[in-house]
Amino acid sequence: MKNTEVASRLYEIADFLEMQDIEYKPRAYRNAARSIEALSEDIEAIHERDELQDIEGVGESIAEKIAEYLDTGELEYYQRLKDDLPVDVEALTRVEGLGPKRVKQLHDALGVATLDDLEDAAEDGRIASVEDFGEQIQENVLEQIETAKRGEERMLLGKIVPTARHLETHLYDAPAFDQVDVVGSFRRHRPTVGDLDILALANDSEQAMETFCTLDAVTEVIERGETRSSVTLSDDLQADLRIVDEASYGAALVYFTGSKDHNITLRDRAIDNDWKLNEYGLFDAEDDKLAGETEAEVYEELGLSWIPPELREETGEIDAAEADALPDLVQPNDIRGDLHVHTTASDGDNTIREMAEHAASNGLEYVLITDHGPALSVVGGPSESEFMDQKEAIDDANDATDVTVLHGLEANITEEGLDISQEWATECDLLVAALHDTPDQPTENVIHAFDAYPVDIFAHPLNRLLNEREPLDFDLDALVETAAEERTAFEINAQPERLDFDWRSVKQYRGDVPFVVSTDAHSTAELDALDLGVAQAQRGWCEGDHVLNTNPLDELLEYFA
DNA sequence: GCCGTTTTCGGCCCGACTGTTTTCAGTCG
Repeated sequence: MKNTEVASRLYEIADFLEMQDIEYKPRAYRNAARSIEALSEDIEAIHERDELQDIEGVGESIAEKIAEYLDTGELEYYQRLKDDLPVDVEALTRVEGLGPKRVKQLHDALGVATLDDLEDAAEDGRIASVEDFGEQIQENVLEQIETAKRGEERMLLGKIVPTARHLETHLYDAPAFDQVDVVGSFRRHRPTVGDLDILALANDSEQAMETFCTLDAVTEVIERGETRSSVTLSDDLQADLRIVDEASYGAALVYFTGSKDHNITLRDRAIDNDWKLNEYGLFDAEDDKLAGETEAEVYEELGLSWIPPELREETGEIDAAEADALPDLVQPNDIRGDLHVHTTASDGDNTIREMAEHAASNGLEYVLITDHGPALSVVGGPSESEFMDQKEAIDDANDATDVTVLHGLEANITEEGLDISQEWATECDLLVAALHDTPDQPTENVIHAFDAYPVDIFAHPLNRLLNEREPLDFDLDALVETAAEERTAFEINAQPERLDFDWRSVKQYRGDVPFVVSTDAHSTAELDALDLGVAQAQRGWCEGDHVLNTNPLDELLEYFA
C-alpha cells in the first residue's frame, strides 16, 4: 500500500511550488494528497484499473505523475523541483511556525537546507538577523527543533485517553468553564491523534485561558489569545483550547470535530443554498443565523440527520444522513463478551480468576481465555499438557464468578497451519488464530490454516502496529471469502497499538464476514479498553448484527458450531 | 492544477494568532 508515500510526495511538491510563490497549484496538490490519504483502497489497484482520475482532486496532470511514480519509483517533476531548491522542506516545515515561505527565506539568506543547518543558524543567532525574522522566531526554532527532529508521529488514541479525560474533568471543574468537550480526531476515535482539540463554553474567558495555560501538565504556552490558546503538555502532546459563545457552540462542535473533508462537504451543501457555514453557525444569504447552538440543529437545517462523530470521514455518511439511512451503530453496552484474553499462563499479568472477576465487574456475560500457542517461544505459552491443566482453573473461575469462562487458545499461524495439534484444537471451546510475524505468503498461510483447522476467530488480521509496522499485504477478498465459508470471524482488536482490523476494511467487508470486538487484554486494566474497539467498529459502520459478540453465549456458540 | 445544476474559463475557505511590522504576510487548523 503506497497511498501514504504517494501523498507525501504530493505534499512536498506543494511546498516546493509554494516556495516559488506559485498560486493555487499548491492547494491542488494538497487536495489530491489529502484524498489519497483518505482512500480505503490501495492506490496501486486503482492505477491498475486506470482510474486514478476518479480520485477526488486528481486530474490529468497529477494522475500522470502518480502513475509515473508507481511505475518507476521516480518522479521527474519532483526531482527537478528538489534539484532547483535542495531543501529538506518536509522536515523543516515540521518546526512549528515555519512554512514553505519562511524556509525559502532562510535558505536564500543563510543557505539553510536541513534541520541541522537550521539548528546551527539559530544557535549562532543568525536567524534573528534575517529580514522579517527576529529574536522571537529564533527562540521558537530552538524550542521546537527537538520535536521536529523526532518526526511527525501521531499519538495512539488509546494512550491519550487518560490525558484527555483528565484535562476535560479538570477544566470542567474549574469555575470559569461551563462546558468542555474534547473534539477533533479524538472525538471521532481515529486510531491515532495528532493533538488534542478542546472546545469550551466559559463564563469568564480571561480566567478560562489563565486556567488552561497554567495547568500542571502544561510545559509550554505556544500561543495565547482571547478565544484560542495552544500549549504543549508534558507528554509532548499539543493541546488547543477554543472558547466559543453558547449560540455558536453546536456549529463549533461540528467545525472542530471534523474531519476536514466532512466539513468541506457540509460547507458546499450550505453554499448550494446560497448559505454560509462556519464555526459560528449556519447563515442565510442575508447573514441571518439559521442554526448554531446545537449540532443536531446545524445538521437538520442542512437537511441531514445528526451524524455520529465516528462516521464523519466523508465516506458516504452525508448521503446516508440525507436519505435517513445512517447505520444504527453498535454500542459499547451491546458487547456481551470478550473473546481474546491472556493470563499468566503466557504473557499476561493476571490469573484466569482475576481476569474473569474483572470481566464480570465490567458487566460481561462471557470471556474466552486465549493464551498464546507454543510456537511463540518468546512469549512462552502453555504446552498441550499445561493447557489441559488449565481446565481446573477455568472451572474454578466459572464457579467463583458471574461470568461464563470459556477455554480457548490464540494459536499461531505458521506455514504448516497452526502451532498445535488437531486434537488440541478440538479441546478449545473456541479457537483464535493469528499471525505474529511477516510471512512471505500471508494469504496462502492463513487460508491453509482456515482450511486445515476449525479456526473460529482470526485475531488482529492485518498484524499491523500503529506507527511501527505496516499492515500485511493480503488478498483480503480471498481471505474474507474463505473465512465466510469456514464460519471464521474477523477480530476488531482493541489494543491501542493495534486497533486492527482497520476501520476502513471493516466498512468494506461488513456483511461479508462477521466481526468480533475483543480486547486482547494482558492485564485486568486492559479489559477496560473494549470501548476503543467498539469505536473502530462504529467507524466501520457496524450495526449490532455485524458483531457476533453482541449475541448471548448460546447464539454465539451456535454460529461457530 | 482542478473543477463544473454558474461546465472549457475563472474561480479556488477563512478566521485567529504571531511577529515584525506602521498595515500585513505567514502559518495553522
